[in-house]
Amino acid sequence: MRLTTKGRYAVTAMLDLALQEGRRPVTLQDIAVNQEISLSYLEQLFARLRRNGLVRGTRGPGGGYRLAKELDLISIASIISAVDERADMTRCGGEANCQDGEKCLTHELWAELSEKIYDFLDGISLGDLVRRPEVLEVAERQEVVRQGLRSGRLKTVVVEASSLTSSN
Amino acid sequence: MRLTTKGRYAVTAMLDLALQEGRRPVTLQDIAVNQEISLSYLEQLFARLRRNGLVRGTRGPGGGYRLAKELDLISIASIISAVDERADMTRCGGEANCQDGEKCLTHELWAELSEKIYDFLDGISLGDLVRRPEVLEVAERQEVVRQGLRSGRLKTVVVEASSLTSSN
DNA sequence: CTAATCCCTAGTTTTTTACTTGGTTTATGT
DNA sequence: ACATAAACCAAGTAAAAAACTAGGGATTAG
Repeated sequence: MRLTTKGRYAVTAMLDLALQEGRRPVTLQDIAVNQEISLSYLEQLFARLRRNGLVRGTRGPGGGYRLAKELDLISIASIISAVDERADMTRCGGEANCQDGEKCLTHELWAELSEKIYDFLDGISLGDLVRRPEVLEVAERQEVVRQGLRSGRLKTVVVEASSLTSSN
Repeated sequence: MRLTTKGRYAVTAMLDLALQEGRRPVTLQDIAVNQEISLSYLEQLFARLRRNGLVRGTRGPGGGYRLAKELDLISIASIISAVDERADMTRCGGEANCQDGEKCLTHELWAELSEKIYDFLDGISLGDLVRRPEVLEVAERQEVVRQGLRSGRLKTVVVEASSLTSSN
């Protein structure tokens, strides 16, 4: 399990989708603005998420991305593996040929660590995350900003903030 | 806790030192050959290890590096932190200002993961590692090769392998 | 038909990692 | 005293990876 900002972007984006489940599909443009990341870079990440069966995209106006599975069936580990194709922490990538074709001194250590990290992230699903109170809190704050950006009238945002139900 | 090849190099090198404790100090040249890594790069890593109080170097012929503390007082986490100065997994580095000065959606997730990784690696000392049978095994194999390189006579290596005590 | 959206490929820039060069300083043995 | 083996140091360069850009399609709702 490799951990980079790439994986972080992907998880945050997927969580974004998760939080909007049941509404209209989420556009990458939307996520790009929200997460302050380039649209094209996001497209590349989502290409991998799609190929790994984690999201489904629908084209055309009103289109966007939706999760391809239930919230509880998408683990954080699966998201990170999808975007960060290379898998583990060991130099050799699971093969035990790190040093002159033999195991290096610390092979087992890194293998164990990889496993721990994987188990941790595999034990957490998008469903788990969206149920966390602190995530809901942050999500609501962002929803407010998002509404403001869509309407283009930032002045009214704070007023509307309490009555968030979102038409469409 | 950031995990890169840098940290791996450092841990392997420290383990190398640990395995030779009590003998003469280990030269970087020695480690460089053993680990197939450039001498100067190693020097840079050891500069940080020294500044962090993990090793002591002695100059001049017969010099080299020794551990600055007891085996059981050096955790793997401390080694990795020493060479990879930046600490954690979150984008913001512990500050919760990942997004427009506020916590991003996944802040807690990465913070938790960081903690798990840290705890795991902090719970393992060099002492623990050198006592592992598989490490001892690999170490012996390498010792054989090392002796061979020093003497320049690879033929006799296997014979000497069992009676390893090293003068000095 | 048009615009919004996904989809795809091939770049470029930036950052990080790994390495190189070319020293200086300190201790040892002859 | 001198040569040598080592740590120490600084400034660069090369290579790889991460992050982003550009510029096109292809689909589909309206």
